[in-house]
Amino acid sequence: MIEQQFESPNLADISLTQLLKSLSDPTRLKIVGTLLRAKKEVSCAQFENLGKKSNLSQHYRNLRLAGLVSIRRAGRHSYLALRKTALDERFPDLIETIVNNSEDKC
Amino acid sequence: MIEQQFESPNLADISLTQLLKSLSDPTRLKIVGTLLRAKKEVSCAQFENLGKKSNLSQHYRNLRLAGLVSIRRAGRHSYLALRKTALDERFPDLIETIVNNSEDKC
DNA sequence: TCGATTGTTTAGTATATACTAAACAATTGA
DNA sequence: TCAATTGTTTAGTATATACTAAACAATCGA
Repeated sequence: MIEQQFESPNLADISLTQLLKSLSDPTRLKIVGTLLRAKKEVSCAQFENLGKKSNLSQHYRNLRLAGLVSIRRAGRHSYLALRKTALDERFPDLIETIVNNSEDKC
Repeated sequence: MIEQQFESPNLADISLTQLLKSLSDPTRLKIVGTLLRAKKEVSCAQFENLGKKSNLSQHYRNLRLAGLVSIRRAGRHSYLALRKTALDERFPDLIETIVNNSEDKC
């Protein structure tokens, strides 16, 4: 099975405002919340309830370019993972605080 | 001297994504950072280094409608204040964490 | 081999955003 | 009274965004 890693930017090149803008979309915020709670990579199939595939694919790309997730492609499937270690290093407490504040207030 | 209070929304009606979108602009994030550190209301004159007045005025309005600040008009001057108590109640730790992560990473 | 599956990319559209300049409104101080 | 000050609002523009449908690419399983 062929594996492929879509390119993610270096977190040091990501500004806080870029990251906030990415998280300011409800769909993307829900995806990140799911990834944080999962504590491991999640198949894109898990997110189909959030909208059309083509639209979701754009959101994945947005999250990747904002430094929030890495995307691994394996066979026909794609998997998203939160870049937690790198994020925690550059933006301490940020993702957790935001996600914690998103329950029922998204 | 006539005083006037521009209308601010009830924080309960503000979604996290609305708030994040407002903070995802560098100018607005800097304003909020200044207000948080000031711990009191600040004259708009303090923000003139951040751009043209007409543009700043739009940013103030955006921050107000996002629930982040209150605006008091007194004479020819306007004053912004962070709605800290209400924000802390609805979104615990959020503003402080975001502003803390904005130093040099705006 | 070939149809179905899974997801990405492209093209097109409608809406939102950030910015500028100019007009406007209210206030102040000479 | 009147010019200067302070900030808001409006009009106009350029760019970005979210969404959809359709085309595309790669893979899997019968």
